[in-house]
Amino acid sequence: MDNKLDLIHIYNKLLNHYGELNWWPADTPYEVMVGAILTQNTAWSNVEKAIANFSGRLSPELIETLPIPELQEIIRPSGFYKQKALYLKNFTEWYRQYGYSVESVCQKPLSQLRKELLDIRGVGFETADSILLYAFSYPTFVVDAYTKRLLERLQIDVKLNYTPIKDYFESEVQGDARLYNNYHSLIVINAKKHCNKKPICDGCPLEFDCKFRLSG
DNA sequence: CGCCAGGGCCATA
DNA sequence: TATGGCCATGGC
Repeated sequence: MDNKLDLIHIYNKLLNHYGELNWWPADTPYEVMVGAILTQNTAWSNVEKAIANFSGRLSPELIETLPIPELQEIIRPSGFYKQKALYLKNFTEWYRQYGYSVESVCQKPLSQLRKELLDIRGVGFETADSILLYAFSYPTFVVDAYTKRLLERLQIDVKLNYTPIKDYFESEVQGDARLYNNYHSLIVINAKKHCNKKPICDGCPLEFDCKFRLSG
């Protein structure tokens, strides 16, 4: 079977239905980075509460200077708050090397930055790619639980591991940062709208049977 | 009440 | 390298 047509077809269907999204729910690049860490295995509504607890003062400087216990309290609603407080500290320490500057970070090539991010304790594949794509606009495809479920529904024969899926998307759908941003955004938006906690995919532009979920 | 959410780390075999 | 336990809150 020709999967290449499938992925492009899926993208066009979603794009036609929702339009360009260019999406990540955050006001600044640094808020994107923080959100990417806080949302690890966590409902976004809980991340919003944590972000709101910063009262508009969220900044790398604050994260660096804030005592651990106080940082834990602020982000508590996002869950796993003890780990994530350290993760935020670790990540921001890395960001300090670049003067907390998006411009400075973007001087370096994607491959090197990705390695640097993956060396940070608390930053795995998805968090690294989310930061690279949504905060720094690098052309790297983000694979998350929604992406895996989509592939399962498509019954595409790919190992459901992170790297094979990412490589698969990037090889079959050549695109820039804008397209990868849009594609992942569309997958998430559509899944939230039609594929969560509903036995049947009612009104989904992909016309999937969404009662099928990841096993294990 | 139980299940789950836009993961990642670590120990174990 | 590949599983499994663990981390924790809030919505439903």
